[in-house]
Amino acid sequence: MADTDTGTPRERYRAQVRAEVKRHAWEQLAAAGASALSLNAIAKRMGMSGPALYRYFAGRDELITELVRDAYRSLADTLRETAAAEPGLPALAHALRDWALRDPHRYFLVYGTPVPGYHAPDDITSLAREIMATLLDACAALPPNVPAPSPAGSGTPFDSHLAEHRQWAGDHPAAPAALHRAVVLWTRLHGVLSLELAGHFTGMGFDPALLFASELDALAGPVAH
Amino acid sequence: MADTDTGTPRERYRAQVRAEVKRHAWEQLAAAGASALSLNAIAKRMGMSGPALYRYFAGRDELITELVRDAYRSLADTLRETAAAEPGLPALAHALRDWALRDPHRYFLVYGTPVPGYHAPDDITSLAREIMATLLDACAALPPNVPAPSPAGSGTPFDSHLAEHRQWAGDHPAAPAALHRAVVLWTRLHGVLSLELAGHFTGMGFDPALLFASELDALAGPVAH
DNA sequence: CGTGATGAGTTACAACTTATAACGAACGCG
DNA sequence: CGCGTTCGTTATAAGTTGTAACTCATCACG
Repeated sequence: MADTDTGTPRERYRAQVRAEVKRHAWEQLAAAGASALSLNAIAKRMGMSGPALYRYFAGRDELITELVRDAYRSLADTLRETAAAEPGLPALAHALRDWALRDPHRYFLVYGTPVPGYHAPDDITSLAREIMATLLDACAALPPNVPAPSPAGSGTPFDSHLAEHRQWAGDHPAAPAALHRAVVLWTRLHGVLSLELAGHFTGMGFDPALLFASELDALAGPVAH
Repeated sequence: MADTDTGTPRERYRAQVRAEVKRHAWEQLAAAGASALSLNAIAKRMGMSGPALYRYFAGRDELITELVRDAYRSLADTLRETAAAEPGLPALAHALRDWALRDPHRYFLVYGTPVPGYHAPDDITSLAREIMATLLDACAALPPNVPAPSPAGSGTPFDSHLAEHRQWAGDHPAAPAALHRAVVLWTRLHGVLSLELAGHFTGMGFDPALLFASELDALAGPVAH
């Protein structure tokens, strides 16, 4: 959120209105998804008439971009704080799952079907990198006795490929196995979460939470819980 | 596709027009995604004026439902034919990946962010079950010496949970480890595919195809390729 | 403390969209 | 061959995003 108590009175007011627009946007988004987001409806709920919002957002795209940015920031903050408070992969994974279940539409805003003409600005890709860095930190700090993500162990073809293409990890001094673990932690947990949130498990009978826990255990090593 | 050469001339014409509408819909969908699908634009491209399409589809929702149905059917057919022609998990997985890459928007129509008010009709859930059945068949036919999906081996808590909640598998006589393998085959490959198609790997440096192959190897057992 | 620029909010409008209603014309079945 | 079903049309309603022009409050500055 932008500062709401700094700058000139005009800037303060502007920040407040922008914040309130986003508040209503989140409500509308949580209720009916991104495609149902209507500037007109938000304006009417705030007691103003349609075009007034164009003083605050250049259009629907800018509002959505802002929401995506806030969602990324929220996830990055949540993971970082969790990693600081309770180290280890399980805490991180469950923080991710809780964050996703708290507001599924927000998760889909980040990791769901991309909107047609949308290209993420630079600051969003840096937030995405921060998320991956948090996962990678946790994977690098893992004791060396947990099993590798692939049954074949370390030194798989993908391990060496990752070791040579690690710019996504910045200059993180992680072993290839840690890089591999971080990537598949991401993709596997996302695989379970996205299908669960989209409702593809309903009617199948099993408990998605147990599947999530099973996938987590396969990567974090079995721990007491 | 509905039969285009049976029934009365009226029914034939009707089926042809419906098919052509869907053809244009797929073009528009592949170009700009589901949210950009416009009945008006389709009508104009076909040389008729807007409301004419309502003779053929009750509305946008029914058209999209029909496209989702066709997408499911196409995937189910592709997987079934692949399984018949070349048994084994690798062929199945690569058929899935090829199908997804051929038309990413079609993949998202099936496994992407759900549309707000949409509930899948029964015949679509049965197509989804057919897809899972194909995966499960391939997993059940696997030689018993491939490593289990979890490092802890068979008999994990989730294995027994799945053994007790297997209605999604119908009355398939698969071992718990096969059920587990089929589910995680689905979720892990979807995890990689959906993030790849959404562009979340661009700029990270590594090759998504190798990650996909790595995840597949971890489930199918290392094979020559 | 006034005065003037800045900016907020308003209405009006254009160009879209989905969807319904009413009408004429064409088609095909008996 | 005629009559009814159905198709395609236009007109209309109720939305949407977004721009333009105008009013008026507010804020800053001399």
